[in-house]
Amino acid sequence: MEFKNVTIQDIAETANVSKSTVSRVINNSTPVAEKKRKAVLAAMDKLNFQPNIFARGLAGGQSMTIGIVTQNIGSPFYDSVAQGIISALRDSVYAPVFVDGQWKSEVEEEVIGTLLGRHVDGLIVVGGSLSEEKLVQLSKQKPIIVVARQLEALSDQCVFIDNFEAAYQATRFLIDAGHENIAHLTGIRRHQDATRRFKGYCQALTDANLELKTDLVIEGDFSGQAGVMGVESLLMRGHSFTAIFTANDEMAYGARLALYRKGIRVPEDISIIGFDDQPNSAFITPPLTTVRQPALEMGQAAAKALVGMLVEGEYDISPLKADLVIRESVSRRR
Amino acid sequence: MEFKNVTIQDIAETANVSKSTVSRVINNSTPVAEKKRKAVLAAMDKLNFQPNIFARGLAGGQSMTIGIVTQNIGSPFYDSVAQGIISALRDSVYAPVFVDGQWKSEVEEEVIGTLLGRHVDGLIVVGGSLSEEKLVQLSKQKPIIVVARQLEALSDQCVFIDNFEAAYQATRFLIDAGHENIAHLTGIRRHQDATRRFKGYCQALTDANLELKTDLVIEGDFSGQAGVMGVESLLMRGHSFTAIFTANDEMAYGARLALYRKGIRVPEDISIIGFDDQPNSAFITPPLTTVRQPALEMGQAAAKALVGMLVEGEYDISPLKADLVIRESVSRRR
DNA sequence: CGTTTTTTTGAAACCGTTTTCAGGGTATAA
DNA sequence: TTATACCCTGAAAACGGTTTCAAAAAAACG
Repeated sequence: MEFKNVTIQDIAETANVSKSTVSRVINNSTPVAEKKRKAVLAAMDKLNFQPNIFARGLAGGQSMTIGIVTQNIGSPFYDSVAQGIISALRDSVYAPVFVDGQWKSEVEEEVIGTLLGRHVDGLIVVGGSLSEEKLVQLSKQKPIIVVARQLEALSDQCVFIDNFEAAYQATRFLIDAGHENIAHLTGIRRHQDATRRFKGYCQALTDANLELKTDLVIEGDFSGQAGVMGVESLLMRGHSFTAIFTANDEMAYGARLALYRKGIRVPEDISIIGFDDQPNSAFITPPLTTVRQPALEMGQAAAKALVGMLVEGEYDISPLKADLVIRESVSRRR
Repeated sequence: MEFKNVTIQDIAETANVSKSTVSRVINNSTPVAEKKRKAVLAAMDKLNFQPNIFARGLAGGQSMTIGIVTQNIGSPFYDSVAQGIISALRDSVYAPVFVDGQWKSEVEEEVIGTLLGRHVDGLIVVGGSLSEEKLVQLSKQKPIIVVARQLEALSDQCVFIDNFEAAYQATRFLIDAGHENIAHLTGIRRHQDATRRFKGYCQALTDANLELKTDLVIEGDFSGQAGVMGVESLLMRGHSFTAIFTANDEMAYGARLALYRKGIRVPEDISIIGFDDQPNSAFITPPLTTVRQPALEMGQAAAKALVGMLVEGEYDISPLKADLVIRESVSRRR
């Protein structure tokens, strides 16, 4: 917590060198004689120098800032990703700036404009509905990493898990437990994740020679409320089922509540499997069997990759996968 | 999405005035002849001018940025507050920068340093464990608003609800429902909120002439796990009870799970009341009766107040209060 | 109409860095 | 000893705004 501003000039004077030299040791852009170097370092230390970020940005064009476009702050998955990004950025020289795209492409475009106006050095886009085309165009202006989305043209800059495969496994798990009539509550159709999960569900069914019954598929919107309404219409339609696969945990909670209201037991009468493994899922009753998305790790991977791009020009993204966490909401059916 | 940088100089040339005049109309700091004013505006519009934020910051000292210190991103309450801040800031000229204090005062101090280094124009501190003294000192350097904490010396810059009163109401609700042996799972003792809630609980008990039994009070840490462990030790201690008041919803979930494991019914055998009303609480089984903290509104109030301080030098904070939301986890005891 | 006051205006200094450019020093080669 | 490189280093010019200062223009006054 400082008072007066120490400038590069002050350092230069106490170290008996020129501003230029000081700048050079800070960025070590050019070799500097060891003696002067030490003197400068000592002076910086003594005066507790902190470079002025504006001056730096003005002169050098770098803001040392990374823009994060997230969606609906307050939803568990995106928050965990954000947390991962923050933690990975903490020991880098970059600071994150967050904006909220709200899953609306217009909003998203606008907030990206804000970020660009602030000269962020790079961008991490988490989810969202901006067109692939726009994203590609953006990627030509700034280093960018996309999380929880899979783009053909930018596939090596995406951090994602295989939603199709994960949903396939979840459905498969139900099938292996003897379930044949498996309902599915989908996510919002225009979300890429939701449709992939739906496809995984379909594929698992066909691979097991089970019929895909459209009566058992209900479109939801990832909310708890959608979960209760989904189960209600399922029950109304009258087509019997013994298990439900929901496209996220939130809907699983809702589904579980609707069942509770009808006096239907979980998992004895009906099994539920969710998707995400948000923290609460281990504490609901019964603890939810679900697919764990490594959200934190995804955020960290994204941040590390972007920093890699920025500082060394090279990076790699460690492959991440979702896996089933088996708890108590699925029962074996004989 | 821009390409070349339009500067104030370009505007000056196309509008046939000097840079100074352009600057003046941008900030309307000094009256400018209406004709020139129009010309400048037109030029700005035509060239799609966006002021360079670095240059502005360097020359004027304003960063148009607000620093937000939050705790444990990913925890529902703080996330909602963050969401409120973001939404309120969207239509201001300020952009938020988030840092995570992790409920550790050293970390908090460090990240505030980062924020100061980035010359934020103001600060919003949400929760946290930084000493009151440091916060007061900080408030002398920068405009600051504190959320979810109540500081004597800075009381008019705090956005908070009365935790004592809210906990009192919650406990009272249980008492009115006929419960006499009410257990309490506290939050982390060094969190101000936690101790106030505990005190509210105690006061409600004494006001109703009920004895405060130390066997029925268990220290938790706001986590689901603490909820299950809390109930387990409660059961072990053997002192009978018919209701539990937990210092947050998360612990209520855990408590509910532990009871489920023992085959104890909620609310028939034991009632539960939580605190926070996080979104999931409406969807657990049974839906949780809890105290709603208006987190979103708190965030918005904080952001508005800070912007008020910044742009007009005056502000006011609308008083916010928590209220009971009655669902199905509490039963009447005859 | 001349003088004084007030309002608008442009030139120039400044904010704190990075970067270019050319000069100085030292070492190597002739 | 002098010429040729090569490596360091300092001076000065950006970067794009804001702000001070004094001059110019306009308005008010007698």
